[in-house]
Amino acid sequence: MRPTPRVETFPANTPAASQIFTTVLSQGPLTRLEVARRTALSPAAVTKAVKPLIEAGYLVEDAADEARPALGRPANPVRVDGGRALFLGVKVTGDEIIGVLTDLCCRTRGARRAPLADRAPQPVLTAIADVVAELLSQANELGVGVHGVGVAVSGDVDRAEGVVRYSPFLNWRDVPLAELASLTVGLPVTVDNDVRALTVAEQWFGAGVGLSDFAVVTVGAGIGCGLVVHGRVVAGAHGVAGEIGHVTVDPAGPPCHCGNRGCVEAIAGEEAIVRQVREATGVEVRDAAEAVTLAHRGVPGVREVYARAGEAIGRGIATVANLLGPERVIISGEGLAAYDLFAEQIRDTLTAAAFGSAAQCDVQTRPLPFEEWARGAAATAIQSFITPDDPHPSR
Amino acid sequence: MRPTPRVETFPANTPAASQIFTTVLSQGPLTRLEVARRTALSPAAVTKAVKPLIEAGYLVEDAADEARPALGRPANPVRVDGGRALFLGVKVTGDEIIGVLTDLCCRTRGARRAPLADRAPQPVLTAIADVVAELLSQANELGVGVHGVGVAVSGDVDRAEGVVRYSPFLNWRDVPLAELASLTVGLPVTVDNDVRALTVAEQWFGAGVGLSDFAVVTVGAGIGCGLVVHGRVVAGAHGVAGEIGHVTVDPAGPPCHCGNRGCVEAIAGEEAIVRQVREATGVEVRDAAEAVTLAHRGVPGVREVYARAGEAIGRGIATVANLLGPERVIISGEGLAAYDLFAEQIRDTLTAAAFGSAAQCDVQTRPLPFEEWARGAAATAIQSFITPDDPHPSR
DNA sequence: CCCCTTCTTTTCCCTCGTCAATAAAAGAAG
DNA sequence: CTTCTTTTATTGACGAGGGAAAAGAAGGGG
Repeated sequence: MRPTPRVETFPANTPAASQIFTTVLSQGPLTRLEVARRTALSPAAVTKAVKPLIEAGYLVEDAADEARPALGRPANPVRVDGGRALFLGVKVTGDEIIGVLTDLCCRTRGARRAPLADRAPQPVLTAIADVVAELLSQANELGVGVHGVGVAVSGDVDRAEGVVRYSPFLNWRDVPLAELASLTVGLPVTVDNDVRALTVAEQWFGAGVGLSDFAVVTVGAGIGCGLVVHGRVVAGAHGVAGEIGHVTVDPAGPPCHCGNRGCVEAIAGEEAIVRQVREATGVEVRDAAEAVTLAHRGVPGVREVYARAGEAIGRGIATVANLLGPERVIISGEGLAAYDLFAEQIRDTLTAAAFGSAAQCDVQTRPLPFEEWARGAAATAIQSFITPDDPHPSR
Repeated sequence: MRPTPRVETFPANTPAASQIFTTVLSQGPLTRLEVARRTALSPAAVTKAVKPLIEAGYLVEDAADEARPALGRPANPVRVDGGRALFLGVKVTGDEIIGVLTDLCCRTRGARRAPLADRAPQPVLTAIADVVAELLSQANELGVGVHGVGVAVSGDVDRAEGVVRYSPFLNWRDVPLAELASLTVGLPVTVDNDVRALTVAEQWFGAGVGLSDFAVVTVGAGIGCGLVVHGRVVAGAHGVAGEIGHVTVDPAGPPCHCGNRGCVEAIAGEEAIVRQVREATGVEVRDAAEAVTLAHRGVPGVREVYARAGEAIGRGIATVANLLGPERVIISGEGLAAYDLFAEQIRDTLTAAAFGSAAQCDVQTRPLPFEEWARGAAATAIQSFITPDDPHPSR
């Protein structure tokens, strides 16, 4: 049993209350009647559940709706008071710790980054503690308590147990990060995979609100994918899921670090793009930003590299669409800076390669400031606060 | 509202009762205490739910366990009385109607096939009615009532509404098959996609019992895939899901009828194999059986065709494993007759192409008599009988 | 014959959510 | 200005469903 530090606990104990709160949280101000409709509960149940939540300050009566219909008693919308509680989200990358301070509605209230010299668990913990301490002092200025910390790590993470099973990037195995960090920072800590955390943020606070089946595709150094099926984030039986980056796109393609050839990541990952641009132009391109510049400058051969990358990503998304039939695909990640360079290819390839009505799935892109990853971590902390027993809550 | 004919209805009204019954149904004879453990309910709740089910004859006390431990009151296992109710399953193919009679435990009690001359809805309905009538007379001899009919059709099927949205094979669009068939046969009818139906059978009565995440891959004329995620069969937001057959394996591969190149089905589907064997040998091979014979006879080039097919299937499965991380993959279908010809390739490719621990997923094969498809349909009827309101019940 | 162990049942209780009736807050109608 | 209509919110009685605890049942062992 991981020690749970003594902090305020959320006053919604019944499943119905959590469901009602979550609905209001992600679907904005809603009248009680509207909540009842969306949760398939009776209006009476909503009233009863809402009352203690208002008393505890988590919900507030919203200003009456301007565009109210002429007839009947005016509706009395309710919304979550974001300022009632604060949360921290921390993203651990190979060389940096990125932290954000968010409110209960997962709006960013502060941010902090710190370089990471050593990737071993202890130094990482220390670095996390530093970032957390700084953010806590920011929180202090706001005069609101921090109710939980979420940590996002790439790799195989067991959120229920709070253990990092295996992170190739950090070279960790079976590190009980939640427990360790919780002892260090004195707050409840939730640990989850980074892409899943981002997916949680979209599910509760982003473009996935109200959807029971969607996918988040991240384009950057790696190509990742978070899946929501039946309203729940997919975690995979063995900790692996959403590895769209290692879907084979062309068995004769370039070798991938995973040992295969022609993975999406081996064609459209940042490193792969830089390499291909270098090969195509002879210019000693250093990073993705330089490659994008070359492309925009019209250097011959560079656009073709991005076109191929777009095709690879499109095929990866088409595969997801064929297998799961999501309602929407949300494309995100640092690589979106170059989105104009492959948008068309992604769309075209998806349309061509998706089977039947799978091609109908809506594709959205969202710009991703780097703090977004940390915000995802905060979203998992918010989930854990609201539904402490459910390791992978549904919509 | 589809008319529901007057028949006996299942006496488990509460969610807990359904859950308890389902657990006993698929997990064999269980003591009440064991049921309580597996459903996370209290022993008292189990006793209360079991009583009316025994009174109604759906559950029976099993013979006491032989290998009982020396201590304490002997356990009193309970099991489902399969003979208490009968169901029909009907699979509609392009040229044939296949029907089975099963008991409540989905054990086959009879079978009937009838050729299909015309694929239009009306002739198909007539043919279904004929097969159903014959099976009903078989049921009559058993002296047990038939409580529902399941119909499995390939294509985009909306089970909740009982409508075949689009079936390319039959060239149907928006046919309200459940309603029509129900009127014709005078019994409740459930309509579902064929691969999903097969998946349901595995989930409740086969190799998927107790698993919350697994995949069923069917190898035959087409290559299909049923997915169970979070304990529920995946249906897809637009009716498409599990289209593993149209996952691209080699963008430079042979053209597929779907318009792309190098789909799994274009390499490993029955038609594709026959074509490739013909090309490789010059022999005028007619069907898959002949191709298998040639392969076993050692005709040069034929085994290579199967090897390529196995590789394609393996890549498809690896893709599923990478994206969803299932606990198990169940390979099934008529094409299994040639399983020895590609077993090795499937395994090897899966191991190589799966990312990280995704390769750990267990792969099982099950021989598939053709009635199995119809049995899947019966399984959906059993589900509908037990949980009438839930179109896609969980474990 | 009594005790011990384990499974099952009973009894009581409590929680949660629905139902139905009521209150509340407007504008509309007269 | 009063009364009616319409819609939203609240209240309180009721009941179903499941849990806790204790008793009962069915053996074996001392």
